[in-house]
Amino acid sequence: MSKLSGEKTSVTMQSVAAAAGVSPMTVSNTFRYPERVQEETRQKVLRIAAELGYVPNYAAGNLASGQSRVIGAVIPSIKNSSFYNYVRGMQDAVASEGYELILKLADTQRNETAAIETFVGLRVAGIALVGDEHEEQALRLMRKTGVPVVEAWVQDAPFDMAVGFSTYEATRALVDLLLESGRRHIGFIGYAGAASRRFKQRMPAFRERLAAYGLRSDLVHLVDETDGFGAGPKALEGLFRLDPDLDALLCPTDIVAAGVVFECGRRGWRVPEQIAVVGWGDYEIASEITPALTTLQPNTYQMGQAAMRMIVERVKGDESAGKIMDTGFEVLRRDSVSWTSEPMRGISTVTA
Amino acid sequence: MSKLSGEKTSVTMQSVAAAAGVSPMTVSNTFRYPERVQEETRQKVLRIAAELGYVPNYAAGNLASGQSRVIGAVIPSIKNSSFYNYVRGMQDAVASEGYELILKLADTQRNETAAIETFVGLRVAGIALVGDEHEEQALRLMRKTGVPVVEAWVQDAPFDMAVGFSTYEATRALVDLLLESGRRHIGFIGYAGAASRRFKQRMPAFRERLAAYGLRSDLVHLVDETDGFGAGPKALEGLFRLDPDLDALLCPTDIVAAGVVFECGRRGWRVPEQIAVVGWGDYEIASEITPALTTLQPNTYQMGQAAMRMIVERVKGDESAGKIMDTGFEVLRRDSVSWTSEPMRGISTVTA
DNA sequence: TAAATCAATTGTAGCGCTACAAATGCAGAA
DNA sequence: TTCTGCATTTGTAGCGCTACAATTGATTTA
Repeated sequence: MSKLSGEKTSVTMQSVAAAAGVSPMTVSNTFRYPERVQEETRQKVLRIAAELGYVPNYAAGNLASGQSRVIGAVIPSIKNSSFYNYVRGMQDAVASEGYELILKLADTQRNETAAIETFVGLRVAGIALVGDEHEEQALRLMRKTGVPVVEAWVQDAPFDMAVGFSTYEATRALVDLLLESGRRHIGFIGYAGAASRRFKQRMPAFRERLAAYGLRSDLVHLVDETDGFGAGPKALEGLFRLDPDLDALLCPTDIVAAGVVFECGRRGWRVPEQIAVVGWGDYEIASEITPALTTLQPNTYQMGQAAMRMIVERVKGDESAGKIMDTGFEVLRRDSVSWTSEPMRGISTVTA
Repeated sequence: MSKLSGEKTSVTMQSVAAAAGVSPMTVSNTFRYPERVQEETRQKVLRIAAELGYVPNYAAGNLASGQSRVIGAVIPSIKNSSFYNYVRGMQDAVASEGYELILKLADTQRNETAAIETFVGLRVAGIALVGDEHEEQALRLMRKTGVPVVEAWVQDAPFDMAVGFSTYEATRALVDLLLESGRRHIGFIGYAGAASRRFKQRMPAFRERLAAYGLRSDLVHLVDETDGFGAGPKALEGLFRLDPDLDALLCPTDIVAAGVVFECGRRGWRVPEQIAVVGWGDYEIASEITPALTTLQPNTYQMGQAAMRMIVERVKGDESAGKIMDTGFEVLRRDSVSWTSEPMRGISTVTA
C-alpha cells in the first residue's frame, strides 16, 4: 500500500486488471496503445478503471519505460504579462500532442539551475528555457543527460534548439518607424546590470541605425530592470538633460513606456506631438492607456507552440540538434507615434 | 540504459556506489538521511556523485518510498500580477522545507481538473488550488487518493485545508472607507457569469452595508471577467445611467478600476473629486496611475507561504484536516479616494 | 486438411530507488 | 577475555509499470 495515500488503499494497474479479468499488460496497453486492444476489452477496462478511481502512476511508468509525457518549462517571471501568450502557446501545443506541461518559476540564474535540476530529477521529456544565459552547472547537467532543451527568445548559438526572433531586426524596425515619422532626436532606454541577452542586442541596433543616418546615437539612458513604471520618470529626466530637443523615446518594455507616458502627463508634455513613445512587448496596458502605445509584438504564442513541437519531434526521433526557429515579430502602430512631420528620406519601414 | 537519454549513458545510484566502493544504500542514505552516514563516507560519495554527474531519479525514489518532495500548485492565470506574490510565497516556503514546487496553469475548471490529474499521476506530496469551485471529477480524485489539498482564497467549508481572508470583511472595510469619506451614491462593479467564489461574497457585503445605513444598494453593474480595462467604460456608462449623482465606485480588480480612471479622464470627470474609485488586489498599476488607486491588498505572499506549510505539516503527520488559516488583508488608502466631504456618522474604518 | 498468417493477449524481467531487517565492527563494561 | 551496546553499513525485496518475447486462437492460404 502506498504511504502517500495514508489510510486509503491505492488502486494499481494490478487491481484494475484483476477486477476486469485481464492481464496487467492489457490494462497498460489500453492506456498507452489503445489500438492494440480490442474495442470491447478496452471499454471494459476503461469502465472498471473509472469505477475503481484508478490513476496511472507516472512515476512508475516513467521508470519502466524511460519515457515521459511531461515537459518542463522555466519561466523567468509572472509579474508582467509578457509570458502569458508564450505559456498559452506551450499549453495548447502539448495538449494536442498528448503531453503535459509543468512550470517552474525562476527569477535568477541560480534558481533556473535549481529548476532544471528538478526537471531532470523528474526525468521530463524535455525542457524549455527563456534566454541563453545559464549557469555552467546547468549546462553540464543538460549536456550530461542529453535531455532535449529549447531556448526561447534566442536566435543564435543555441545550447540545443532555439526559437525566437531577431531583436536586432525588431529594434531596427522601430527606429525606422520613428525616422519615417519625422523624429530626429531619438532616445533609448536600456536596462543596466545583468539584464539578459533578450535586451542586449537592442542598443547596438539602435546606435548603428541612427549612426547610419548621421543622427545622434548617444541618447541612451540605463535604468534598473526592477523599477517597473518608475523607470519612466527617471529616464525621461536623464535623456531630456542630454538633449532638450528630444522628440522620441524607445523603451525596453511597455511598462516603462507607460511610465514615460504618465510622467509626460504630469509634466504637461503632449504625446505623441512633442514626444513619440515606443514600447516593447504588447502588454495589455499598451492598448489601454491614452495614447495607446506603438509597440513591438513578438509572436510569443507561436514561440511557445514551436518550442513544444520541437521537443516532441526530437523525442520522436528527429535529428534536430542545433535547430533554430524564427517566429518573427510585428510592429503595432498606435497613437503614441504620429506621422505629422517630414519623414527621413530613404526610410521604409520593415514590419516583419 | 535509459531511452530518455538517447545515446548518453545514464548514471545511476548503482554506478555511484560502485565507483565509491560502497553499497547503493549508503549512497541513498547520503542523499536522504545524511546523518546516518559517516562524515568521511558522505564526502566521498558526494564527490564521486558530482564527478559522475549523478542526478537522483525522483520517479524511482517516489515509486520505492511512496513519498514525494514535489508539491503541485494550480494557478488560474498569469495574465495579471495578482498571483505573483502568492507564487513567491509558495516558492520561498517550499525552498526552506526542502521541497520543490511545480506549477500548472488552468484558466477553466476543466483545465484545473486536468492539472490535478497530472499532479496526482505524478504522485505529488500535496496540491494547492485557488478558489473552492472544482469539478466533481476533481473532488472524487482528491478524495480517493487522499492527497493533501490546500485551497487558497478560501475561508470556509474547505475540501481539505484552506488559507485566505474574508472577502466579506474586506468589502465591508472598503464600503466603510467610502462612507467615511463622505460618499453616498456608491456603485458596485461585479463579475457576471461563472466568476468564482473569490468574487461572490462581495456583492452581499456591499448591499448589506449600504442598506444598514439606509443608502441605495442597487447601483450594481455586472461586467465580463475577460474585459480587462475595457470593463471600466461599460460599467461607468451603466451605473451613471442608474444614478447621475454617482460619487464612488467599487471595482472588482485594479485593472477594472484603472479602466474607470482612464474613462473618467476621457470624459473629463475628476477623480477623486467627482468620483472616488476603489480597486482590489494591489496590482502594480494601482500605484502608478494618476491618481494612485485606493485598493485592497490581500496578503498573498503570506497565503502562499501558509499553503505550503500546511501541506508540509500534513505530510509530517499533523492531523490538520479541515484546518483554515486567515492571512488577513489591508486597505491601502491612496489618492483615488479623498476625504473632502462630511463623513457618515457612526462609521469607523476597519483596515485589517 | 495442414500450414501459414495475423490480431489479441499474456508472462517475465527489470527500470532505479528505498524500507526494513540483518550484519558488521568497534568501544567500553563485566 | 568475553559480552553488550551502539553507530554504521549492507542484502533483499518490491514499489507500479512497460518492453519484449512468447502464446493463443481464429482466419486464410496452399
